[in-house]
Amino acid sequence: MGESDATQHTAEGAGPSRIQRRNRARIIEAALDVFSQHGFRGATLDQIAERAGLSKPNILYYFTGKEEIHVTLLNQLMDRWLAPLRRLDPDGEPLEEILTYVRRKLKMSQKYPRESRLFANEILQGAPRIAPHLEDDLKPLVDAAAATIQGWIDAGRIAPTDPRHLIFSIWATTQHYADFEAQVGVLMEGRAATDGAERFLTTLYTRMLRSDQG
Amino acid sequence: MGESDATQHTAEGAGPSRIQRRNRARIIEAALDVFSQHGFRGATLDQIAERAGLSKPNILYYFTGKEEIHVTLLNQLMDRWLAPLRRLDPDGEPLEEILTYVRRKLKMSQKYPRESRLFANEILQGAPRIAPHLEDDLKPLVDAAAATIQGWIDAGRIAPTDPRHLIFSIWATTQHYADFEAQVGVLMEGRAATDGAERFLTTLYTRMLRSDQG
DNA sequence: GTGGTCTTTTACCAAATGGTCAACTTAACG
DNA sequence: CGTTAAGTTGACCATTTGGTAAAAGACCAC
Repeated sequence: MGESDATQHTAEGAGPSRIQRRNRARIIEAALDVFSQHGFRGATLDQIAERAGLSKPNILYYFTGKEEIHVTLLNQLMDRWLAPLRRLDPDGEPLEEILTYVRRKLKMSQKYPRESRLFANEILQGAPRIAPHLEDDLKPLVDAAAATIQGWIDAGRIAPTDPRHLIFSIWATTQHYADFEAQVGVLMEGRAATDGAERFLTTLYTRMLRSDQG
Repeated sequence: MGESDATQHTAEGAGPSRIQRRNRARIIEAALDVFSQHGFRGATLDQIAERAGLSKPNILYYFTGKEEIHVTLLNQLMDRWLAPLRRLDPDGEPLEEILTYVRRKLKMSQKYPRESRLFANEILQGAPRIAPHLEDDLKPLVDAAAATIQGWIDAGRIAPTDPRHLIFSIWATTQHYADFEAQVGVLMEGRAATDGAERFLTTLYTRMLRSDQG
């Protein structure tokens, strides 16, 4: 947001110093831990400072406030989050494309559960800080993906359904394993949730989309 | 928790007074608003007090603290939340039973979005206050439901799949419309999300479970 | 209406929290 | 090695927040 220039403390021409890069990275990493676990209002600068191994004033030397840390985190997150959807290829084999998308989404949930929870927290709270991103970045992407899927349906290459609800269901089912881990853990004790999830979702979307239906 | 007796202020034999019932209800209602929107730590007693139309000390006359309000809310929620799953009838027509369950779950999301978000917040945070309920109430219910579904699969009446992941996917897809409403709203502008959701989910689970697959 | 109980409020507190500032230390570089 | 800018910190502050004490007010049975 704002000037978005990280060189606020260094000379004009040069980029951020070695120390700046290291400490900013530490803060972001610590903040991801804390924000994803407690939400924005539940997180404290003291917690972030402790986890980052820095003093609180030192953190405020690198970021102008709690809010800026959170916004920075969300901005970084959006890029990574939208990447899989960008790779949906209109020229690919439809079912294979969608299944690949499902698997990528699921892997992201498993590899980056904190990011998933951070995002979930933000949306749950009504997206107060990320709403512009949803309009500007996410919506066009979803519109494009929906058009691609609709094209496949019109060509009779996958079974007809509402593309947008299809996308929602993929998000919901994949992110569920990260966002509701506390619940999944209790109910799947002993069983391997991860392997089962990929097999289940592959089956679900294969049966849903095979083109000999309608 | 504790004695769980609401008559802490009234005479031994009698139940809670008319005023107690009214004010407790107001507090619970206000707290549902505030907790579901901001999470436990993000909510303040002042916000709850204002929305309830009572003073803060007056609220603490009816509840011993912020935590007790939250726990009371979660306890009430669990009953309503688990009801649909209890109605899954092993002797019913399998596909119809599951579709009915899906529709009931979806209707609950639409009718009680605040409750859905309250629950999502709690689980996201690691279920610190509701973990016992998950073990004691939810788990046995899910075990029973999974057994019922497995029975249907073994009898060849629905297509084979993992019952537990099936249940997770139903929760995820239905609650998504309440918990991620801020996102769904942006992406579905103009379109009617509600109607589309029921049709989509009916199609999804019909195709998933029709017994001529394996 | 009077006595006693239930309910509500005013005033207050201690702890937590986001943030500031001036002084101090460390790194960079000619 | 000395000077300058970058980086760090202890002390501090204002506000918010969960919670308390005690007195005042409302309600009810008699």
